[in-house]
Amino acid sequence: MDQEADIKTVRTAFIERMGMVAHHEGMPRMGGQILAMLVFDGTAISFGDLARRLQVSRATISTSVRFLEERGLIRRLNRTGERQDYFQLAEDAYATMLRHARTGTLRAISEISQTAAELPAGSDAIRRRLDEYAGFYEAIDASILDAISRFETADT
Amino acid sequence: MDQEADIKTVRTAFIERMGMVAHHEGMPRMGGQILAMLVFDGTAISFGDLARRLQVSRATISTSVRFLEERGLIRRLNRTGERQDYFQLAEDAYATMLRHARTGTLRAISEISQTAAELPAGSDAIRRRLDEYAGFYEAIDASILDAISRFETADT
DNA sequence: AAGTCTGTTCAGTTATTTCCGAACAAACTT
DNA sequence: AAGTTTGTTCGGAAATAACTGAACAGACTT
Repeated sequence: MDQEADIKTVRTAFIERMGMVAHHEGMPRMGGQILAMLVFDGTAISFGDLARRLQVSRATISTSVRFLEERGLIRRLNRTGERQDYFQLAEDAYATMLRHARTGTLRAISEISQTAAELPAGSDAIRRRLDEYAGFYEAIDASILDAISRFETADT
Repeated sequence: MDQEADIKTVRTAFIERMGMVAHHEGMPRMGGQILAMLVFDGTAISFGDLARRLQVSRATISTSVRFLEERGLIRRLNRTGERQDYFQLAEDAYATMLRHARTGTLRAISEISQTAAELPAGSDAIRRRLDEYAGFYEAIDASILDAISRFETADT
């Protein structure tokens, strides 16, 4: 039995699926695929291999890894004696994803409170509804913080 | 002083901002704008008013409200003696948003465990990494559940 | 019945996102 | 020095998403 071939098939399917999940979450599909690949393999993967195995141009890899680096989800290794760059999951990638999710809700909260601040005196009913809306995002924020600690304890 | 005009300006800005927030969260911009309008006004708004005040075609309103209805975020009122449909926020709109967020993470978990199931016997290292990845989504799921109860208590 | 108003659907346009090829610079190899 | 290899950038192409106008059906009004 050719286990290697089986694993390769499963990996391809996994990468494809996670690309869709990422896309569905409003993240670039390619970024999700790269992350999936790094999760699956565990090892660091070279720039060239990423392009080859995902069958996309090096230009696409370049912009995608830059995006993932800026988000703090992957790390670039510059192995001495190696021409190519290598990439691996950041140690705290999962916690970082959660922290990034927070920024979205914090932005929403900020927009809402800014709106409330711009309202003329009175407008109490509107203010109350905006507060309720902000409360929704605050509930999300609180639980993301929960998740961070929850996950960090489950991590090690 | 013309408070009405002030409020109108603030409302327009709010709708615009929330449209961007929605879009940033991977949701249609127009859906976010409609929700924002309903939150701001509090009252039910007619189909025609939505098109007029958002300055989009009725076709766009039609597809947008269908989307929001299917998600359970708004309710359509058919006032007797009124030709137009009216829309208002669903009572449990916020909790519904959270429940929907869950489906995304549950899907991710499902995809991951399906991948694990497809792996040939052995492959323990891969399996371990997939489990860790699934654990990430499970942490999110757990905290969304937290948020639902947290928000529901804060709601009333 | 003819005319108006309302909401839906669909084909087609417009806008946005995503990806690629080519040109380039830096570092290395011969 | 000339030639490779590597990663980045940018203009533009290809794919996707968002919106519109027009045709339509149902319900009401005259």
